[in-house]
Amino acid sequence: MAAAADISFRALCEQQGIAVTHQREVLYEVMQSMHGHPSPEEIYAEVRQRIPTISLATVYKNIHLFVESGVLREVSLHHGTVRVEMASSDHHHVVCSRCKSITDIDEAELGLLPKHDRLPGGFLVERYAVDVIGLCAKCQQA
Amino acid sequence: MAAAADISFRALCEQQGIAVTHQREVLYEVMQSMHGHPSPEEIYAEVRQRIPTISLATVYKNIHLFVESGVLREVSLHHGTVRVEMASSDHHHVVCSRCKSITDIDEAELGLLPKHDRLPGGFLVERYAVDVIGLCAKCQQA
DNA sequence: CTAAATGCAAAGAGTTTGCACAAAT
DNA sequence: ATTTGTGCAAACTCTTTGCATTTAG
Repeated sequence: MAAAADISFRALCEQQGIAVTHQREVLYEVMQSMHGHPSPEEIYAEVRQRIPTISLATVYKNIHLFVESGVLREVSLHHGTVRVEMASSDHHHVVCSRCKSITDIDEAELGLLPKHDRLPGGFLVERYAVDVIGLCAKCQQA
Repeated sequence: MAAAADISFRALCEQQGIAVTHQREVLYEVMQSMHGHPSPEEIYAEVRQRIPTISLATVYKNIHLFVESGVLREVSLHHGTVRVEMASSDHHHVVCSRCKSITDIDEAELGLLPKHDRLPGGFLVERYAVDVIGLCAKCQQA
């Protein structure tokens, strides 16, 4: 459809070494048009309006591809299971985007950020959680 | 066992209006002794060494209770399903801990925080993700 | 033509729920 | 005595996988 968008999508696929399929193209367009933080099911519902025969599995597979290629990002990293910690000191997390390992970092080491108690719209702040996301030393060798 | 710890645990239960059970007490002690960011299964494995008959369901139920009472916190808020977004502008998230709604906030609105490209230990930073966690306007009326 | 992607259905992981029995208040 | 919690098993939700079929390069 939109030539520019199409060109950049093909370029993206080439760069990633993946095929340009109709499903992929529509998925990409739909995700660009969706605001917010959709779940796979929500994306599926949307894409289905244009490709009624698409499968949820294809949506999942392509979401993963797009996350790996950096087009999409997960709102919060999925560790497979819930992880809890004692609600103690002011620390934050360093998370490896590949192996999903979590280590702590003191707020002092991060450098302070200014904190609000309330946000416009009446949101009442309980706490700030900072994730430093990247690759741990081990995962850099791959 | 440790009198002081026991007293504070009983106080905690009273404050939360919940019963002081053996399972709860051991869970609490185990969680205090575990460093890191354990999953329910990991906590279960640990508690089982002291109460071999405890059930995973009980572990889950009590983890929820402890999270609600603020003793524990989830390392990253669990939205039930994966949520993705376009990897575009520098923005962060405002997340309601009750209804789990997510809204965006510009980095400029948060106030800049100093960013590192590398962390001691060789961690390579890709990005910073800040979650402002609290209660949205709607959830404050409950 | 051949390599990769899709769709389907089945399997898997993690988590929740209903209910009978047991323990706490 | 009454309420609350536990353990078990079944159910559920979300996600992944295997494989035959289809599509892209």
